[in-house]
Amino acid sequence: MPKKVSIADLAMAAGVSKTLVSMVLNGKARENGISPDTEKRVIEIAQKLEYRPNLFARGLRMGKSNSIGLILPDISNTFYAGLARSVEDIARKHNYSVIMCSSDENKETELKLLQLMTEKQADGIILASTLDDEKQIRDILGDDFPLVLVDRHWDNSHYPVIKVDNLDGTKKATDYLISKGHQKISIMTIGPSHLSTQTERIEGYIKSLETHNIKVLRNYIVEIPHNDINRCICTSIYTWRSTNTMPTAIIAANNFIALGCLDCIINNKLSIPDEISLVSFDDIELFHYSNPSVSAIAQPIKKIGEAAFDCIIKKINNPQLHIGDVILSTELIPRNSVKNIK
Amino acid sequence: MPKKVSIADLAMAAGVSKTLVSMVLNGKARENGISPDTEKRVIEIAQKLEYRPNLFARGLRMGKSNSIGLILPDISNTFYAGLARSVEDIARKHNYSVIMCSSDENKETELKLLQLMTEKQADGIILASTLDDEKQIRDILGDDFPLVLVDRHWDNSHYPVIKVDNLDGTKKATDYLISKGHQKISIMTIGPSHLSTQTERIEGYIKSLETHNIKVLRNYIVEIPHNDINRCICTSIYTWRSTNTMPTAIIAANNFIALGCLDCIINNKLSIPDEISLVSFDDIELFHYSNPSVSAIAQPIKKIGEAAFDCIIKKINNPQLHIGDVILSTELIPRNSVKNIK
DNA sequence: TTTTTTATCTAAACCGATTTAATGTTTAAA
DNA sequence: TTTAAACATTAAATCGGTTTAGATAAAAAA
Repeated sequence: MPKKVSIADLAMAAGVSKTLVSMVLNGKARENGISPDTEKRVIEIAQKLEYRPNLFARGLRMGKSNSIGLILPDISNTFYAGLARSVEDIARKHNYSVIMCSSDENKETELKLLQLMTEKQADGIILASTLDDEKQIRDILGDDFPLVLVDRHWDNSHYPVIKVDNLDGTKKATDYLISKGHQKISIMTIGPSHLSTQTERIEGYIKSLETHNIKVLRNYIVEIPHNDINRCICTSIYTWRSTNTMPTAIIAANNFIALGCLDCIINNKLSIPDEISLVSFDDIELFHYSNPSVSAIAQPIKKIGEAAFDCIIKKINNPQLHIGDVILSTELIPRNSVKNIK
Repeated sequence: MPKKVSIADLAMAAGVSKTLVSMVLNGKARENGISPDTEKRVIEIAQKLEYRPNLFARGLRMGKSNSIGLILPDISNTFYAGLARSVEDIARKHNYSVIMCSSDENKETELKLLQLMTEKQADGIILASTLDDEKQIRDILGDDFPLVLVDRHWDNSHYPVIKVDNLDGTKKATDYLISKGHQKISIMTIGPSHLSTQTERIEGYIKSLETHNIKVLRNYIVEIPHNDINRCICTSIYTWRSTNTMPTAIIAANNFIALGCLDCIINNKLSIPDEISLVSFDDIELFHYSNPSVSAIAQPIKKIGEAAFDCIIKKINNPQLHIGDVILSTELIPRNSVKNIK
């Protein structure tokens, strides 16, 4: 079992002080007037003994870990997995590593993870929060801790936010459906909740309808609890049918709901798009292959991750710095789930 | 900006030594004969000052980080994302955290990540390797480092392996196709490579054919480079067509290939399953929704992650311990991509 | 020759925890 | 009264780095 080689071992082997070794290995030989001969010798010895720095020791002394925390609802969900990957890539380029965690849409888990991140000395945190407000977060992290919110946020957040223009996204989707002749359009969202993504998506939907002078019907705005998606979708469809108020199109406010719709509509022997059209917020690979393929509002996942990292780095380097929110735009990808009924 | 509270601060505030505070906070008050009064007082002060341990300091002193590395080809790929999630969950239950990284099927990246994990003081590593052999790994980690291989491995590996019975998996798939009357069956794998998953899957395919006295044809075993999947699948199909040797069924050795097949077959105006049947190794959600839905060999992802963690924990607690490989079984999930041509 | 400079290098403190080896007090036993 | 045992607590070392504030010796200037 090869014992770990420390800087003291190198110093011993080279017959110099720990200080000198540390300086050399950090490329500070020149500026500290260390002779080129000594520098070379130390470097060679370090290589020969296969020296590997202990990042805990360095982190402890420097008060910096070169790692950031990434807390998402579920890293195995396609959307968040892509986001995680994006953050990982850009972080590695900047010599940072990422500690990823799933909160499972559970507030207590999220708070515990935030706690853990600080104990693990994360220099900053990127968070897609499931909380209703940021009070508890500020209690745990303090106001100046480098934290960036992605995807979800609260009004007037103290922390910077990286998000997509949700309102515009559903507006585009609704406009699109209306342009295809649809008037009876439903939107299905996760709720009841304070999730900004969901409320903004409803707003966009309403805005579009109002612009086109279509009456907003309460029973077409459906809130679905995140832990019982499929059953509730079926219930809605059943209700519409029995009251003869079936919409001609559904906007699913995220990919889970869209998948639920796919399942439920099939189970109800309804045909997409002939009997009902579908547009999903979030574009996942599946929608390209599904039967039928599903029209979707795509989010620029890679850009979101990069913007979030960019933001967190700036905050780490200057915690006082005020950083404005970043709002990225979405793209409508038409496929075969929308029928032209004009 | 609230300064960090250290154990020294608590000691000062409580009028006791750091030693005592440390003992109390680690629940060792009783065994060290600390009076209940003192214990209570220290705990209260710790709560009031909102003390949070610095895990770097603890890790440095204890030589243990309570974190493990998880290196996968790509955490945004559905299969690996699920695996990552599984490892994360079981790790958290055991008070471990996971540092996840993607190697991008790149050998140098993988080696660098292994290096990084040791510097970050990971207590153990779970690895789905993209390397051809384990020599370099042993150079970096040493023989006794707690490392567990998942998904992929090499023959006679020094390190324990958690995997699925790949041979049996493709054998089941091939048997199934044969039972539906297919004789001209192709298998498409990622290659050329030493990836155990791929070679074993070919073996299972061959074994089944031989059992049924069907001749194994060289041009039905297709190796596809991982960076140019779709084009190569199309080329194969084109070649078969022009030589009039089109198979009636394809076994895709992983989900990427299956998706490629879906794309290419559609582009070639072929119909699944009428003109060609398809079975995929790896079951992903998409196959349930695709058109047609795709029959697949499902791997027990959750179990793989749990077994890997179980194994790594044992190794961490006793690096000398010999642990046998774990081989989990797959399940064939029939859907609509296979035609009965008997 | 004495004083400065310059060029090299280092001792020791520090980061925040854990742990070892004592230390000082009481109380109980001899 | 002396000795031993039980009790409660702590000083100091340690983990492996970085950094501050000198130290030493040789060369240059006075």
